[in-house]
Amino acid sequence: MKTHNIVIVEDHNLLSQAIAGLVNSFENFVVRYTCKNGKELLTKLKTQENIPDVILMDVNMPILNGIETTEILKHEYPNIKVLALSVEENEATIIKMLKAGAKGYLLKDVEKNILETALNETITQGYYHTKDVSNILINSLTEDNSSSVKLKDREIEFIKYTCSEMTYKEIAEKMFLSPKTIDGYRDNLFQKLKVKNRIGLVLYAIKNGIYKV
Amino acid sequence: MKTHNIVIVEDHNLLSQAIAGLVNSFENFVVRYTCKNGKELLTKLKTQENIPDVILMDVNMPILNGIETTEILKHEYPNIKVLALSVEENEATIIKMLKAGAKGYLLKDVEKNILETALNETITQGYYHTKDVSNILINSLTEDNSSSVKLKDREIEFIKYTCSEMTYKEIAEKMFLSPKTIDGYRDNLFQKLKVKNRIGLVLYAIKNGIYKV
DNA sequence: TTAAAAAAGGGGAAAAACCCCCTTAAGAAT
DNA sequence: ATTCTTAAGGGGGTTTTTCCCCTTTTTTAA
Repeated sequence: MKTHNIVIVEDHNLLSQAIAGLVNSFENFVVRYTCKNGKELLTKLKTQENIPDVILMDVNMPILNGIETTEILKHEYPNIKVLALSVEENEATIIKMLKAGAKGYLLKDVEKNILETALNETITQGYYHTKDVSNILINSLTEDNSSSVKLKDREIEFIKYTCSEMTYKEIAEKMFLSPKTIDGYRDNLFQKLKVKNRIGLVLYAIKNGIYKV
Repeated sequence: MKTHNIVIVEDHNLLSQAIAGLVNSFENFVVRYTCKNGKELLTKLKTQENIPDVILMDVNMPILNGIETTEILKHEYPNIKVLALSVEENEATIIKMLKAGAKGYLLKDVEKNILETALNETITQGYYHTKDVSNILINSLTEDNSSSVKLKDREIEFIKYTCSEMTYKEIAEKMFLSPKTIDGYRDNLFQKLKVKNRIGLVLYAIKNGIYKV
């Protein structure tokens, strides 16, 4: 059986090296190189020999995160299979990652033999999905379709300001809008996101990665 | 040179196994076993043969976290050296961990040879501190001494409720206090934590791990 | 091109949050 | 025994937030 080339994209050095060690211990798989973020990866991929079969991709990274990077890969290198690897159990994130084109989503507490299975299945079947992730997805579908809430750029900007000690009047100034318009934004979002007050908005923003702590 | 026994306490399976692989690849170190949280560790330690030289301890874990566990070890097993291993760069957390008795604090993006050095130094010198962590600590000292803010149990309870969509009146009911007393709690905390409003309180709580998202 | 939808702005009132300054009771400090 | 501190409770007032319902202008889609 042919040996498959793997690339690891992960910003934490130790993890990156530790996972590399693990993958190298598997039969038929070898880690060609590791990258610390999406930007580094894209630069590397410009050289033909650097194109791997599978990329193990972290989701939360600085500079160019896993979702954005996977999105780009889908168009530029459709043959590379991306397996997401993250601690993030948030439905919204998982959905975004899969929409971006990931062939699977592994939580970082999987057993190492599952990782090996996932790699093998991804090569042979083209995808691999764990029970865990399937359950989370199904849950999010049955619960409500809140994942389909679309926020406009201006709303996202507003929400970010909301996660600060500014009053709405101050936010209005920052956004060059009248306080009354801001009132409208807020009331709209309360309804759309099913929250009761500004605290709810802040919590929503943090849970959904709009505002990073 | 004698081979030293290492134990890894880390809730994420894959990481745990990957780091174990790494440590086993070092000369003079062998991983005896791994645990998923502090509780599991304490149970294991009851057997004499299970007592290691160094414990590599994650900070954020369910059930019994790294800080609490290290605190307990300090009293029960003062000879075991604890090295903290975390992604958490937050000063407050680092300080808490070191206060609890950790002999060093490694960020998860260290190079693997640093991990080896850290293990060696911890055995021979009794401690190991990276530049990174020292810098963070010194920064936090020079910036302000906000890390010395002490919160009472009741205040922490209050702050947690603050991170919800409840009104202060509702919080008062939950805590069996009059709304006016709650007013006092709030005003006090605003001053103590140097924040301007409830949003500031929520942000503080999240940044300092009082409220987990 | 015309109808519909979205964005921006607004009035007015009620509720919640915020601010400052005060009292009482209970413990700790000395 | 007396001062100090802390927790709990409170008065009264200002500002901000929240809510509901409305108009005008700009964009978008059929």
